[in-house]
Amino acid sequence: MPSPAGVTDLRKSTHAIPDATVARLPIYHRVLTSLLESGVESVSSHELAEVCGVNSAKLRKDLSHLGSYGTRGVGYRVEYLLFQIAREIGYAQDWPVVIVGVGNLGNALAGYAGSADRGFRIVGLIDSDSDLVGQTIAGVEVRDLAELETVIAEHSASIGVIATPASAAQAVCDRLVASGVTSILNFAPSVLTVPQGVDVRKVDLGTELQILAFHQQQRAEGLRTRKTSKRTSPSTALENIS
Amino acid sequence: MPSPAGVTDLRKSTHAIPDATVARLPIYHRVLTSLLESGVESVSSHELAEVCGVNSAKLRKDLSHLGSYGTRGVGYRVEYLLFQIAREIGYAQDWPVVIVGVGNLGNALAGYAGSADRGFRIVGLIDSDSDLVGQTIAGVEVRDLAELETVIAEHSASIGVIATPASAAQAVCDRLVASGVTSILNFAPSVLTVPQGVDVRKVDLGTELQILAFHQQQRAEGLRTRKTSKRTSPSTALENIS
DNA sequence: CAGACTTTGTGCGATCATTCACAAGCGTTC
DNA sequence: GAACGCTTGTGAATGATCGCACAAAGTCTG
Repeated sequence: MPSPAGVTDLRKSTHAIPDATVARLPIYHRVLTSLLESGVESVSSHELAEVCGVNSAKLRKDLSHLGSYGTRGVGYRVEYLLFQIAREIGYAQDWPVVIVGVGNLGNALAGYAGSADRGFRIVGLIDSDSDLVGQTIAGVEVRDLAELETVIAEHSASIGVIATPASAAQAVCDRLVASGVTSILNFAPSVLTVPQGVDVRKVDLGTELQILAFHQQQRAEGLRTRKTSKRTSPSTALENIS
Repeated sequence: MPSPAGVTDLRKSTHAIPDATVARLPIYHRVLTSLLESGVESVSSHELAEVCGVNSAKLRKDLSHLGSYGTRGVGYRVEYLLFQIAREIGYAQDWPVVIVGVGNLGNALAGYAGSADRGFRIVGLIDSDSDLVGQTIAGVEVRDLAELETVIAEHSASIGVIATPASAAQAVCDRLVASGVTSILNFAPSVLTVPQGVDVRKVDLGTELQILAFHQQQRAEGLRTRKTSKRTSPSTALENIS
């Protein structure tokens, strides 16, 4: 995970939800939403775990970090659990997000986070290409790179997305941080340097492919093997729901 | 990280490179490439680690899994180390990749993996939209969804990328697997069910944002704290190189 | 050629994550 | 209302990953 803790003593005392758990909460949330829409009122940890593709014990432990929201012998009330997870991950907050770089990737992101109400609101699209500036994408007008600070201040955005070429990433990052952004999602294939207190997550398409390629190669080398990877997933029984 | 092992006894006996290490090799590779282009011939683990944003001990341990490619008292020869990492992750193999779903995201991927020679070759772009079929993107013609099996067979592709809406993801996945694809990169926000032996990696933009939002909320709650997250990164001294 | 200095490679303990296995608790049935 | 069956919540075991600290092994200097 993905990532070195990053919790202080103080935060740990109040909440103390492991990073690994936090990374899975959005999945639970999505699946539960889907269940709710299907009219399912209650699920057991086994059912939910299968659909989410995780071990049921892990799921229960994850949920236990939020509180005791299940009923023994019965399971979890979908609506109630959904509400609790949503509260925990700040779903209802409608976080203002600024996206820098409106190429294909930025476009995809704008459409994704913009349309589906996932608890985010795109408040700014920034690009340096004068042909793009002024256009409206997903209901938001693209503004010039020079206005980055203005846009952030206007909406008090604290989450920024970098979807620029790698060469521009660090400069953009610096300006985001200087403007008060404390959470950054970086799609550029470069390592960002940020001051303490700023949270950076990196998503690198090339890296993901290379990891797959590695496993693929391993598989090719171990020719005479039967089972290679055991990253299996749920079996059947999820067509019933979604 | 991201992910539950997925190594068999047999594979472990031959190589045994931890997943966490594999996930970092592409980063080392990219940084080393950049160093090589800058004319740097040799690096110490400290220098390299700083630029990569990792602990130097961790970097050395990672590299030690590949073999003893450093020289004590000196460091690592950039070119040699680069070659070894490239060999390990199958960089020179030019893996044939098929992308299903040519929306903004698929487009971005095609441009990314297609242009930069990262060890991949886009051999197929598939979409069900008849307006897209026939167009040429990043030098590859978009083919109809019906031809998925044909395209995969033509190029013996074993890596597939799903960039479709969530509703189509599982169906596409099933067809990929049936056609012999054993590594899948899934961008759709849905949990895929695959038979044993198939490797799936998931990249979910919404999830990433929600994880950031969670940390952001934590920070907001712990108002009177000073240090919140300590996910810091390299300091200075990387302008010298890249 | 010896001694000082540098940097790798790694043994070890600490931390974090996963999984097992079971007691505690709830509903249902008789 | 007591006994049974089911499912949660969690202690404890296992496993993976990380980071320190240091010996081994090389370069450089005089």
